Amino acid sequence: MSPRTSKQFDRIRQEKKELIMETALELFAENGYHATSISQIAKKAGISKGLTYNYFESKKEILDKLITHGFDSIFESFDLNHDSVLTEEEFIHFIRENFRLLRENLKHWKLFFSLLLQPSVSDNFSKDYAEKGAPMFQMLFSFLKSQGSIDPEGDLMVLSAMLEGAFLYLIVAPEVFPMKIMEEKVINSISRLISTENNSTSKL
Amino acid sequence: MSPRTSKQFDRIRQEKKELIMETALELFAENGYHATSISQIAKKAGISKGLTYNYFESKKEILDKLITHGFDSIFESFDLNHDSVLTEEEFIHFIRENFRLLRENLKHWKLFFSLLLQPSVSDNFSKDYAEKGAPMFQMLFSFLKSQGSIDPEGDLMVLSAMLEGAFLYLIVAPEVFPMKIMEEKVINSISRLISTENNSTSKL
Amino acid sequence: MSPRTSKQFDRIRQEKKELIMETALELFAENGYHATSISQIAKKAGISKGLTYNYFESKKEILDKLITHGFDSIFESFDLNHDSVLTEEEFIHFIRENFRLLRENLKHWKLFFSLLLQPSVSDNFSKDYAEKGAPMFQMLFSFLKSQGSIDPEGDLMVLSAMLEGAFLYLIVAPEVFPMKIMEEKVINSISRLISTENNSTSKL
Amino acid sequence: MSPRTSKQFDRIRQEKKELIMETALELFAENGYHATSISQIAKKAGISKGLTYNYFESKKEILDKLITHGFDSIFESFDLNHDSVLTEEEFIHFIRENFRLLRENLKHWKLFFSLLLQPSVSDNFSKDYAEKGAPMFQMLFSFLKSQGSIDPEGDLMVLSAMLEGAFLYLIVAPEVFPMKIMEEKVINSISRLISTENNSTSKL
DNA sequence: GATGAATGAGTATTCATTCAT
DNA sequence: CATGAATGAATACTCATTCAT
Repeated sequence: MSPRTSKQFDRIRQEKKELIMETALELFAENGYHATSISQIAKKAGISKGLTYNYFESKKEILDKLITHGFDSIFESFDLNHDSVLTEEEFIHFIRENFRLLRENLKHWKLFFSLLLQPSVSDNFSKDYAEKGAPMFQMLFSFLKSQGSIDPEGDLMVLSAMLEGAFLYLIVAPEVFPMKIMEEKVINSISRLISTENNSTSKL
Repeated sequence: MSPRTSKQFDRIRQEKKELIMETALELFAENGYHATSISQIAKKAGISKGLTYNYFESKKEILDKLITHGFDSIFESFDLNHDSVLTEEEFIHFIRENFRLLRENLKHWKLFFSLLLQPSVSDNFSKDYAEKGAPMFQMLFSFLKSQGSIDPEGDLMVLSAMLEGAFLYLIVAPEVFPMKIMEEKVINSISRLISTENNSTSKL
Repeated sequence: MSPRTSKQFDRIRQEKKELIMETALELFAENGYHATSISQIAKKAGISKGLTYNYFESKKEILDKLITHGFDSIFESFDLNHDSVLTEEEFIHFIRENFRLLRENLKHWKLFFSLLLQPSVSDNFSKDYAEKGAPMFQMLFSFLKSQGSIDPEGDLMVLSAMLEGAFLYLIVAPEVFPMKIMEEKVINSISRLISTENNSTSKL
Repeated sequence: MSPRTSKQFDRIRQEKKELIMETALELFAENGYHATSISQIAKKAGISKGLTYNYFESKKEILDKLITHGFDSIFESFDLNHDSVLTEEEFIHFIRENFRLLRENLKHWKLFFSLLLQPSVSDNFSKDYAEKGAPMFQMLFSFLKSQGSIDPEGDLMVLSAMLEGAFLYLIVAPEVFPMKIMEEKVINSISRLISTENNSTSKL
């Protein structure tokens, strides 16, 4: 007879919010933000349309929260702020971490990639993305130099492209590009990719 | 005031059709298919909404025609069907051709990438894309083998990823990744990327 | 920790009810009935939405109760049912009472006026309003006759209009029409407004 | 077979626009802005909901256009900018004009009055209303002085109230307050209302 | 008595598509 | 061939009301 405690309410709110976000993520990633309607989200989540607005101000807010949440769970899970030079081992571990995070956040990544191609959807997604990605570039760059690259800028471009491309393939066609194999091949290629005195002259 | 010949009419039809498609491509690529309305297309093209339906059955058909047309203008411009083995020089030329085509069809590529991430939009876009891309994979593969790769499958994965990633960067952030530099770096990396007896053991 | 007596409960109920009504009056008067939501009322009153329905059947009932209550507190505070003829002094007192009541019930009056213009909102508000106002008309009429008006019907119209208009101005733009000054001016005009043998001929 | 001329389109647009505005005015005036839905307007006008948005950006814009249009057709129909002093005859004519305009724009006036009580609905309606009304106040004031009022400010208040009140009654209960009679009575009262040396001392 | 999660009907608005001219 | 008025279904969002606790 007594009303629910605020703790109970908090739990309900938390659970529902997550349910909505997960459902929305699934649909946004699969069909795109614009092609996904609140009705679809509500239906799939098994709730009423109205309830969605009990938890989120707007469809846009769901997207924004998904982005923030996605960034948090992906980028902030490893500390990229230490300046120390990575050993080969540490670097490999770092790359493997990236693959692991991709594996665990496939939907988020799919959403991110689609937003990259239409940054207008979420106003400063690109900026955030660039910011979040910057430390990674920095890390790749430092590592390349520490490994004796004679053209770290160029190597960085290629290495970044390779990683980004690998990610894209894994998201778009995971059945054609098995995650684990791709991971090994990429890791295996890194050393070869670095331009050193020895290999830089060997023009293709 | 002699009546226009049917030839003239045909030309007018053809021009209008192209005008609509170009305009639609621009808007689809920039804002996405769903976020672009027929009104916007018509307005930007300087024609009436109704006229659009004189040339296309539906908004979807514009997209489909764009895809087909895009594939045609991109993939079929070089003949990928010859089985002969490519020399290094021919191969480099082939890669450069790809960059050139990207440069000339940036909008198409942007559209393609966004469709890759939302294949539902155009029902069998992914299939077409895979089909059109297959000969290229084949060519990369043959080339890798001809160059003495001891793991052509693995090298193919990495090489594909690198190219796809380069393309994505060039589309999404051309100001950060200058086209020409990227092209040189990629080409320069190919030889290093191939796993041969000499370099395969060098574990990172 | 003895259980509250039913008397205490009643008092709590009464207080909550009044709290809700006051809050609703404020919002209805300021923003209109339709533009005011139950959520806003509850929030402003510091209670839950649900509780509102513990005291009122519906939003409409709050309005209706406000109207009834408003009529009660305004019209029934002075006894209009005595038939005796008013002296000048008594009449002036009566008019001053009206101004006083307006001052003390500005929100109610604002609400009343807006309902007058949209009687559909509360079904028979107009009827009630006319009924409640009737004795006042009667009183004005009797007074005008007792003062020697040779056209009491006409004078009544004008006097009513002047009073209603004064009230409207005081509600809508109290800063431009200071209450006390308006009151004096209106009272001062009443005698001049009555058409007597002496002034009726003076055509404007 | 040939397309409609732009003249034909213009006429259609003009007519439909007026139809929508008239219908909206009717409903806004009767039921209020918030209580009137676009569906109702469309239904009553015999058109589809969508068409409304072919002619107006939003529901709010319909209201704003109605206000502007209403002001235009009411206030600007007589020139209030001449500074010359009005004779009695001219003044009476001016007042009669006001009643005529009220008669011809009853719905507009009803809408205006309801907006007066909820200025939030249309952001700066009150300001416009005050501005448009200012010249009329000025005219009343000048006239009162020219007629020898010894308290023109006070008389102005009362006269304004009388007019505004008369208007309100005519809008709200025209069957109880017949327009023509009210008009005569008001006009007849004006001279008596002016406080002169002769009548100012006669305290009620 | 009190809470706020949940619902569903309703609202303003958009947009692909049709069609008379 | 060309126009844009017209439609109707769909969309994001609101809100009075219910109800389990």
